[in-house]
Amino acid sequence: MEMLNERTERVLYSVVRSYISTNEPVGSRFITKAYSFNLSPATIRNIMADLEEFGFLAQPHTSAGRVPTDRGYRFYVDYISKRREAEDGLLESFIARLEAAREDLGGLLEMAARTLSERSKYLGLAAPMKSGKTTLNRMELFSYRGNYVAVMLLTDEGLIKHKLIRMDQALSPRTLRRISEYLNQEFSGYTIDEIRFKLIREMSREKALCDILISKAVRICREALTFPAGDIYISGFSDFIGLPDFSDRIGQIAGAIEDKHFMLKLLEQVGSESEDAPSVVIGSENPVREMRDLSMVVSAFKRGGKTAGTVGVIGPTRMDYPKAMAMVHGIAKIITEALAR
Amino acid sequence: MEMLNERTERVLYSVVRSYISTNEPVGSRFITKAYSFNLSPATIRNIMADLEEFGFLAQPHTSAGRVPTDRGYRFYVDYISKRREAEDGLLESFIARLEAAREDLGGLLEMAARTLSERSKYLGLAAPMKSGKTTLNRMELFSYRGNYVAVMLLTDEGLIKHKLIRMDQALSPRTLRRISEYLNQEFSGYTIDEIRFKLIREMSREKALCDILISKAVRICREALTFPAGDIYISGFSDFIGLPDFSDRIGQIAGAIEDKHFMLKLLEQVGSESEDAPSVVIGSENPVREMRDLSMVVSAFKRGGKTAGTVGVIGPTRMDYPKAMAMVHGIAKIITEALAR
DNA sequence: CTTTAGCACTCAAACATCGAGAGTGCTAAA
DNA sequence: TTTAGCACTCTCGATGTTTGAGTGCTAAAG
Repeated sequence: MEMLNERTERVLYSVVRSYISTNEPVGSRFITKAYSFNLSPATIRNIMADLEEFGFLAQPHTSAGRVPTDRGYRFYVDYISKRREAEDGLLESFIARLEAAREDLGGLLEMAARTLSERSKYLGLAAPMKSGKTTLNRMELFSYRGNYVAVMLLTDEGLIKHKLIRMDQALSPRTLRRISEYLNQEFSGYTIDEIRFKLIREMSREKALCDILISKAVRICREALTFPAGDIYISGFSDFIGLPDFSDRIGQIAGAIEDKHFMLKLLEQVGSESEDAPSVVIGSENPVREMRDLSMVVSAFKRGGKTAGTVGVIGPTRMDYPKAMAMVHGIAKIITEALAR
Repeated sequence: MEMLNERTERVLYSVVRSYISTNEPVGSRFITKAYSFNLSPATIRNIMADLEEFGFLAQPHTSAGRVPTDRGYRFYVDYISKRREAEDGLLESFIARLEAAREDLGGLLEMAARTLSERSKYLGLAAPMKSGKTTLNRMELFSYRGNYVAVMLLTDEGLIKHKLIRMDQALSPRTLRRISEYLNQEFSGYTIDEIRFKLIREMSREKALCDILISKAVRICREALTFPAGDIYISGFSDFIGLPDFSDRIGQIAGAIEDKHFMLKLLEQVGSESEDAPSVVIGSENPVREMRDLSMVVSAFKRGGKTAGTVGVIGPTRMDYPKAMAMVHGIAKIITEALAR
């Protein structure tokens, strides 16, 4: 970046800013007027030519204005990150909703995704941490309609899951209670992944002991843990799809978004890098092909010092980064606080 | 319909059929060739002119071929309903999946929606009956992290819900057990709507009795029943959006689909009419404006003789009705059977 | 050495023109 | 009642033409 002097930076900044708001290639003349440089268009042209040479700008065709490249956006994001202005006031509505929201993490995250998308017109995302990493608090079993067992699974992180399991025969309340005691004693306090691992060992031991109760317990537990991985809240589909930026290839993008599994992986991947500030991935920086002309802004929220999940937005590369970053960061902070109380 | 003779009906049938598969206005000449009428194009033209006069066909512009109106589609649907061909073989994959599916209704319906959309390339829908109409089987309570109470709610229909409620102070296991006993004794076997009603009465009684335990029970129950109404599974968004039929107004349609509350109402409304055969709503017959150029095929599934929910597809008016009807009907039947076993 | 004015050049977008092709309606004959 | 024939209409794509925005380059001015 050291090859850019003060003035050049200002020009680049102006071009990106202008393109973000108008979505039109920006010309030298326009820059001089709109941003009151005391320079002639010709000078700006020279500067822009330099910027193009360095790969910050590009021309759709010879006689069009300039358009930022991904590298240009990257400069812009880093530039504004330095002097981050407090963009508050966007978040009260979320806080207000938070009070009304259901008390569990799911409700909270759904709300977060919705707020994010409503305020940004981009795609709002929120997901709890990978369920395997969550810590089991307790497991409750009860029989249901004869030979079914309903399992409710509570984690320390506030995640709740339920599952219905069919057994060969009905289990008496007493048996059920003993199974439940056994399971909680054995597995409470471990993460789901750890439990999965322990189960495997348990299974061989069980064979040796030939204990019919433990055998049942293990089976129930194993089934209860086979929920589909994808817990993710996505909101703002329609506004996002309606954006003019990708009026072609809508099908492709819609397909990618509908694949929750895929989205979750993406979110985790990007979010894991985020420490205090939100992490930003721009267009071609994105590891995944389908997302090559989209940008993401993602931030993690925590509980008890550990990452408990991620929130973020996805938008076109020409998205309003300052606003998106402020929102994502703000909401992550609010969730962290909400979880701490 | 009595104004149409045999031959005219055949022509209309052919036009609709052809338009559905090609999505191109169909001309007189094409009809004679493709469907081997022993008539000249001119004669077909006359017939088509009649059909246009009656409102079954329309021309996009004077020198284009004919296109079915909604009334034309309606004729077509009624026509094929008479001689419904067994369109089986599409459904094994669903049955296979069914076995692998989770045992509760939610998993089943998600699967159904997905199968429907994958096989039809339209939007697949599935929803359990309005939750208010379901019958409470049992309610289970346990304390969680001090002053929270986790509630698990099981209905006779196989619907499972959970909810986390924050209390002013922690409740002892003993208290909780007593509350739970009270609630189940009082409310098991009633529908959610009935329970809501009873709760109101209970609240005044409670005041009179000033029973602190009952007061807590009532509060918990009330909160537990305030889950958001919208339980609906939607699948195939991306294929549907990608359909050429509505490349404009995608935003509008996407918006309508994203509004689950709205979709649920729509599904219920249409599904309630369906008795044995699937009910079909075509374009302008649709009560809702946003859906005016979409068609729906919906069928209800049952449990114990009572409607337990609905499945359906939404597609363009020019959709493959025979296939859609066969699929929707078939899946509804399979679900009904699965629930009965 | 930097900035600027001027000018020639390029290209996309908007608009008009034109012919081909598909399809119709009407009329008159079979 | 059906059909052949014909004139007519309209869309669509191809082909110019014009316009305007924007550039790069050069040479002069600061």
